[in-house]
Amino acid sequence: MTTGPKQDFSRYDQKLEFILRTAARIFAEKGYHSTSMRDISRATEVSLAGLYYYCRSKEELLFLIQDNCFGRVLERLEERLRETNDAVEKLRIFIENHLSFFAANMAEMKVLSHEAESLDGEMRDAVSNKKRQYTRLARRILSEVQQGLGEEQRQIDLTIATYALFGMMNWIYNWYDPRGKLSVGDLVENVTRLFLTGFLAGTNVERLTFASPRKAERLSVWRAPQGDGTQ
Amino acid sequence: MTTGPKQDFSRYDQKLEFILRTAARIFAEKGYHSTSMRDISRATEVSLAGLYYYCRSKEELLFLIQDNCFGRVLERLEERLRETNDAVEKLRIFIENHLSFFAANMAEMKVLSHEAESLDGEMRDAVSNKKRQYTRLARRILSEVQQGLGEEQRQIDLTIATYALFGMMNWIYNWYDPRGKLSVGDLVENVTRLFLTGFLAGTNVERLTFASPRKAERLSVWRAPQGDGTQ
DNA sequence: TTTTCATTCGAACGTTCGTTCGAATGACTT
DNA sequence: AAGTCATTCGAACGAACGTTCGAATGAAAA
Repeated sequence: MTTGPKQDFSRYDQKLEFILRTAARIFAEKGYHSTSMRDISRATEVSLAGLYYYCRSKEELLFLIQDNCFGRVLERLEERLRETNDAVEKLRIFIENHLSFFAANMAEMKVLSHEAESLDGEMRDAVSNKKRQYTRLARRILSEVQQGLGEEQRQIDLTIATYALFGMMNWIYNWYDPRGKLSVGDLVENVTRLFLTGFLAGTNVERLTFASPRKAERLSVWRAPQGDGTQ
Repeated sequence: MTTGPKQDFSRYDQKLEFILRTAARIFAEKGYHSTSMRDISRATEVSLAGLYYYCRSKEELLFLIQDNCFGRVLERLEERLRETNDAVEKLRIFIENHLSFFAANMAEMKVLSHEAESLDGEMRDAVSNKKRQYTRLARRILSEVQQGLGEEQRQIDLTIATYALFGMMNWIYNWYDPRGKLSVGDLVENVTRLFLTGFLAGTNVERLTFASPRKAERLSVWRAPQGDGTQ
């Protein structure tokens, strides 16, 4: 409303947002721990000391990025889930929501996915709680979808399915280029088809059963040496 | 053969392996950049300076962990792929190989998956090349599998399928506990069923087609503000 | 004009980091 | 006994880090 140095909230907020956006970009490029406040200072053209007028610490920058980003995903998701009561449709909305937000905010989402363990204490708990809530929601939707299937067919484990879905979706920051040949629509369509078909169909495809192979033997071959390697 | 300080390669190698194993554990716990050489010194009970008798730098420690780990995955995979000529069976072997190695070497594989960008220069290129080779192999197998399908049904995009598979598999370090209820066998079986069914079935399941929704509109809602936020 | 206050920053502080250096150790060879 | 050499480490170095402090700025309020 009024512009002036006394109560110009909008100017302060805009600059903070700009700093967060820039920091997210650099965190995504170089990683949180390899990024220095001097890097952020240089990129934002705000002096090193000046940054601390907008945040308490480097860690709070990371927190604000993650919390903001996640908040927007959740908010939009809950709004769009009200559109339907159908479980499969909910799952479709969930995937579409997650992937299109991810593709449109690659830097922030990479920071959210990749720097989960870079926070400590209360800030870490706050983000972790939102993540747990989000995961629970996905699991609940998958569970609903599974209720509609005949019980005679062996079903995919719910925990594995949930994290497999998140793995498919969150991994995209490792390879996806929004400016490349594949559109966000392609991404959403293929991931939805791939996951939903696999999750729904269970074991209906022939030749899929296979004897669980000599598990113990395999493990002993694979496991890294566990000796203490004394001196 | 002969033991003695003059040419005791085995003792040197064993201690190096022990250092690498310990470093991998700490890198997995705290992240590469948050781990100091002093942390590794404390955990291995080798003095700070002593570590540099076994490696040139902290970065080389990371490289040796990643290169060693990846080499073992590739070696074992190539050996086991000779067992068959069937594409689907090859895919099954690929998944089983990757997941069981992952589960048996969580620390090393987390470091390999999560610290991909923490290397620079030649070391980074070396690991990246192996990774590219590994990805190409997966893609080739998926392509072979797809050849056996009728062309009339719409097929999953090969690039998306490849990275979706890696996402499902590599994400497990974020949640899987080898000591928990889910065995490695469960993991392998469910992931294989989930992915293979989805990938093979394409769009055979009814109710799966859906209109691609107002893409541009969605994007504008999602995209983070791009203004320069001057000052 | 004088005061107030949001905003900005140069300079510095104390800490931690990766790495190096020169010396010490001790089992082996000569 | 003297010498060799793989191995180990205490101590230190210079650099980079996150953060702080006190001063400066300038527009609005008095």
